[in-house]
Amino acid sequence: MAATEDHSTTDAPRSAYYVTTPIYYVNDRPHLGHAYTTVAGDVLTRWHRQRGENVWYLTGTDEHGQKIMRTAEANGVTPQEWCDKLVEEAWKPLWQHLDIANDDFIRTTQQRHTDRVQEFVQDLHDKGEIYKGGYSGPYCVGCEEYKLPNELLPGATEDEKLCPIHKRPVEWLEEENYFFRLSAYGPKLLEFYAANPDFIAPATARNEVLRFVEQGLQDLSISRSTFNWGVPLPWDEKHVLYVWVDALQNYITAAGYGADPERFAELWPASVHLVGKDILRFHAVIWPAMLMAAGLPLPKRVVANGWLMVGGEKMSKSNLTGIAPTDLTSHFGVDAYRYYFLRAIPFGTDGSFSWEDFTARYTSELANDFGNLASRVAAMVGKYYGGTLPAATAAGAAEQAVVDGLAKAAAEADRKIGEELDFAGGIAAVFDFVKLVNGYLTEQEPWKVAKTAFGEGGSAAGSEEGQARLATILYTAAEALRATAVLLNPVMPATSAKLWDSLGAEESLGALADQTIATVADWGRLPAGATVTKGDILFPRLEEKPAS
RNA sequence: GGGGCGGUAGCUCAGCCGGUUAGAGCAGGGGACUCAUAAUCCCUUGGUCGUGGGUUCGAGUCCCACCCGCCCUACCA
Repeated sequence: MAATEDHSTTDAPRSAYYVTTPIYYVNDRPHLGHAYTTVAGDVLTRWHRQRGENVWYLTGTDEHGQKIMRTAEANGVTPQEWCDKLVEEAWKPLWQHLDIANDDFIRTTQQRHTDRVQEFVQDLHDKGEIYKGGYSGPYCVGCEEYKLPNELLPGATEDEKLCPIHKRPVEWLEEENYFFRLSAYGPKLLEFYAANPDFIAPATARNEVLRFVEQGLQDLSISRSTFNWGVPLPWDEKHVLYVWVDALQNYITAAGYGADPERFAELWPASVHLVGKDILRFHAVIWPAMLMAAGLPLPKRVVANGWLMVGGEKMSKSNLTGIAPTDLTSHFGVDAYRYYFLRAIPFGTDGSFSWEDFTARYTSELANDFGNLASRVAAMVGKYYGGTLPAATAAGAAEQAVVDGLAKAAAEADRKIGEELDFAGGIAAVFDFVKLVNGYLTEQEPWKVAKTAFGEGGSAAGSEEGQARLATILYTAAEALRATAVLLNPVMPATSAKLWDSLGAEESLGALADQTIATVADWGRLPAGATVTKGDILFPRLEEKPAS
């Protein structure tokens, strides 16, 4: 749901678990990488909601800058029209399609943002953190930016220098800009990183930032006067703000900075900024320095995720080897999509994925292990008890092993997903439990117990002992599924809802989303007598891969 | 050029401060079972840990060099 909600102030403000995605540059349509980060944030926030915490999940779009202006021109529309169209026709619909439960969607062209941004930079200007300076230096047309003299490569002649990225000659340009005194914050940042070792994750990202800041920071040019698609500087309207300075502030403007102090106190500082590793510096260096300059608290964590690689190449909008998210969801389904990338790739590292790997995991993990478990349990409760869940009256060591397995899985998933953002590890913990339950059923052989219980094929008319065992086995399996539905709900909400429904759990336990992580491992929550129905197959076998 | 990271079974990856026969999942092979989406469960084949040196009683694990790949280098998650 990409909708803005009114924030209720009836309760006393309590500190929120506030998670942000980057605001995405709307130069083009969303790709797999954007979806990856946004789904991760969604799973993280859904998990914390099920902990019963006060959660706020923000995403949005970054709409200023020269690149967007040019793209709009090339398409014969105004920049605002271009952004409006993409946001409404591409970005918001995709988040809705992927079941993203964001609480707000900020666009940097909204007045609630631009007004606050102007106040923020005016404040920095008043404090002497911003100064006017002429800038002259080597400029690379390819990069559209100034380079540092010492990073240039020698060219063909004595005077010629080359851009290290584009390997082409740079030009000497002069421009009048405003600068933020970023250089003054290097030592303070290093001090902060040292005092807050978890501020930047994973460790590789942290190392990269530390080495960079240790090399010394330069003041940051924060204005542009060569184009006008941006937020004007309040004291000099010939200049617009450098797009990143504008963009970063979305995290506070959306949280009520300068507009709603009570709400701002509740949300800020953010708990987690999720970012792609490419924009780590903005979030781990420039943004904290700006906040320090403004006298605001710093976010608690900046967590960088890696790239999705397809055949060794990164997914990006400039490299449209183009698998759109919907190409995958139309084949595998939305829940499998949400599951796959988080399960298959350790968060924070680059990960290669393939259609084949997705197919293999879908079949093995989702259809065979998980979907089939739900199917076989519901089928047996239907076959032996007419769909009414029996009570467990003869639990023993085997059942205790399932109870213990659940407690372990729940604790591990909570720690890994909720605290460490190790989605792959957390999901694996839940699926280990699914495997354990499959093994339990195979060992207990309820289909054989049923024969003695109901006297089928034997001389006896059935045994009470057998009936007690059968009831216990099926109850244990169903109760295990109840917990699995809760634990997987943040990852696969639609499928978990189907399972919840098939277990007849809502009648006695209420809505799935209201089930808490704290009580998920309390054994025996699903009451005997619940109506268990077979329902739809959770993960149907896949069709052949469509011709590409 | 500067900086960060990786190279371990066919594939995707674990292997913390160096210590007995290098692990998991999937794929491959064999068996059991039949409640279930021909699903499940058990067993199993498979690796000179990128290369070359070094330190050490002992190195995938530390040091050096090199090769290969990826990323950042100040507007692609």
